[in-house]
Amino acid sequence: MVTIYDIAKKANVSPMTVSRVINNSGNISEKTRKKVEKVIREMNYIPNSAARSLISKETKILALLITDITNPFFTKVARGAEDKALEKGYRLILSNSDENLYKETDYFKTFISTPVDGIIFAPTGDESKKNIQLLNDHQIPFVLVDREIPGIQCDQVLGDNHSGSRQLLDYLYQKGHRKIALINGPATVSTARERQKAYMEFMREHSLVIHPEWILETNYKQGGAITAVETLLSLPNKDKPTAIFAANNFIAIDAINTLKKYNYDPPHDIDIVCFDDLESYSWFPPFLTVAVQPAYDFGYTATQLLIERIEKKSPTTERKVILTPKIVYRN
Amino acid sequence: MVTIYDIAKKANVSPMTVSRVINNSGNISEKTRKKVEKVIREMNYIPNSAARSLISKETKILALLITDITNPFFTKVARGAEDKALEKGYRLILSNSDENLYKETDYFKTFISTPVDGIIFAPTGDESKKNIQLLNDHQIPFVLVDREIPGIQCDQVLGDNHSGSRQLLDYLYQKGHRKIALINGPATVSTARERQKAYMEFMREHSLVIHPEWILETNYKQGGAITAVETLLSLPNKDKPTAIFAANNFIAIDAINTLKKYNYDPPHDIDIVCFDDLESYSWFPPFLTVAVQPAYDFGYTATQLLIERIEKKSPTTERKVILTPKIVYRN
DNA sequence: CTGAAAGCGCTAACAC
DNA sequence: GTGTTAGCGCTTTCAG
Repeated sequence: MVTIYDIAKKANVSPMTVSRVINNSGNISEKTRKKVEKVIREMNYIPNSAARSLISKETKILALLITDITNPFFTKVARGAEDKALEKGYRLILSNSDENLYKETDYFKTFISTPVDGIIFAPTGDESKKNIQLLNDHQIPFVLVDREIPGIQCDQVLGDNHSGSRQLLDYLYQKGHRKIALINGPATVSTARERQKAYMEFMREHSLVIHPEWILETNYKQGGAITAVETLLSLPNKDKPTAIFAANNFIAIDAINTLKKYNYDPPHDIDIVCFDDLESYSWFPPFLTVAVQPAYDFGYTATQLLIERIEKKSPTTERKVILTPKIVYRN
Repeated sequence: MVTIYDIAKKANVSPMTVSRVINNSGNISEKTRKKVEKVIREMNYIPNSAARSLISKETKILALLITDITNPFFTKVARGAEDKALEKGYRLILSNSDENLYKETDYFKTFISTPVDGIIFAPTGDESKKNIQLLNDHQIPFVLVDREIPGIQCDQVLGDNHSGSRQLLDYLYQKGHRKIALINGPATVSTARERQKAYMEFMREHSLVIHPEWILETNYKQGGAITAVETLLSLPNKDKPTAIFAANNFIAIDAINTLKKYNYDPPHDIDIVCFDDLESYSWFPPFLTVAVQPAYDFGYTATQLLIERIEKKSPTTERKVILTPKIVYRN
């Protein structure tokens, strides 16, 4: 292994000078800098990050904990985060909590015992508050993405669930739908609550009946909404919704699938809209109208905030960035 | 920060004794062990991994580089790898080369400058050979998953493309198909070559005409095979295949989609089979017969091999593990 | 502008 | 069974 001592010897300078050249710190004459740089290249020197970390207490590693690695939404968040991290000289560890609070806890413990400089994460729900305590105890900076937690003040990057929901509902309304069901994620997740709030508000504003059986709580994972759809279909015809507002992409897919299974032909007989894009799925008819969130930017921005926080370049007050979804009208 | 010195002082032992307790190394009396462990718990001591790495030259970090993070196949590989890594006390960095050789190179450079103990990766193609040179130069252990590279001897975990292909083709043949097209991945990827080889062999064995226009080379990414399908559809009716062997899941989806677009009704008029499962996609008709590879085991096993290699517990000779796909007959 | 000394937290090697 | 010493590769501090 080549160390700064090796290159110091060969360049006839002190190790300290080499260190300064590497870190661009202190003043160095152009001549010695050139000389040292040359030797560094010749000897293929690579700084030892462990030795650096030992002194600086920094690992240059960030962790991104998402709740569903199979969801393209989060996959894009990951890409954004990775790009920003690399750009800033950090490495990104990507992990998956599977919407499971305990897995989340486990990961946090790992991030503490083998430290990371900071964490970007989508909490599994409001109960993640306890896990955040862990992070605070160990002074690990973190940023929330996609989901917020009541009572937690921190940097966060969120979608505008309210306006997105309203636009989707408005689209349905314009198409003539009056019986609109909501198949939602868990009430413990902020995005679900906000989408529901927007739904209630919209229905009331338009004097539409809010049939309690039209509001169903499921989860955001693949296959999680199938029974919910079946429940809707089992309603007597007069109470059956003509449209479904699916809180995320996977719920929409469950809806399409289940409807087809029962010989419906969405979106013609029952219309569907949802949050997040359907990607590859959308190649199949029906093509849904969706609220596409800038997932890549979620990750990119959150990582930016985190790094600023780590490097003490951020204001002491927490920042909440709201990213607006884009409604893609189809069909 | 609590160090072994702090806990040594409080427990009235030497730092070395603490170190021994932590690492379960050397002989320690039950009494002192208990005493030290108690203090460790009380003081919430967490070992400093940087200091350890400085001595051991190990980072306890593994990198997994896959070629397409949006493909559920690789997503499952990642899960398997992560589980094994965590189980063995390693951390996993997940990265995505996007089927791009240069991104692969960049990642390898990162893995060298901020070192990892080893790398599991699916090469973007045969050209990755050059990148492997990089790894060898820096003595970084690695394991190949899913794809092999001619002339590269190393630990690897691969699928049985030959038998999987034959079983899929046989299924089509049994159903009466004689005009079978192959939409393949890039010839620079070993899996594509093997699938094609099996195809050629099968066709010849069954004295089926191999129409050169039935063999199309595309890529493994979403949307990559659309024009290939269109090409097939533009053939005169008598030359048009009645079935398509899609080399992976995304190609199959492209096929279904494109066929539907041109008012075909797969799999009734044109049948389709493919490698890897279609996951969520399969909720939509048509339900294809597919060769499901044990993706999770790909990752799990590869990581096992890698860790054994890192910890010098593996035989000097390279190991090649072949995992058999399971044919799921549907429709 | 450059260098020498000390020490980050830990463990290998050697005492006792 | 336990302790002492030295040093991993680097940077901070203080001298020159």
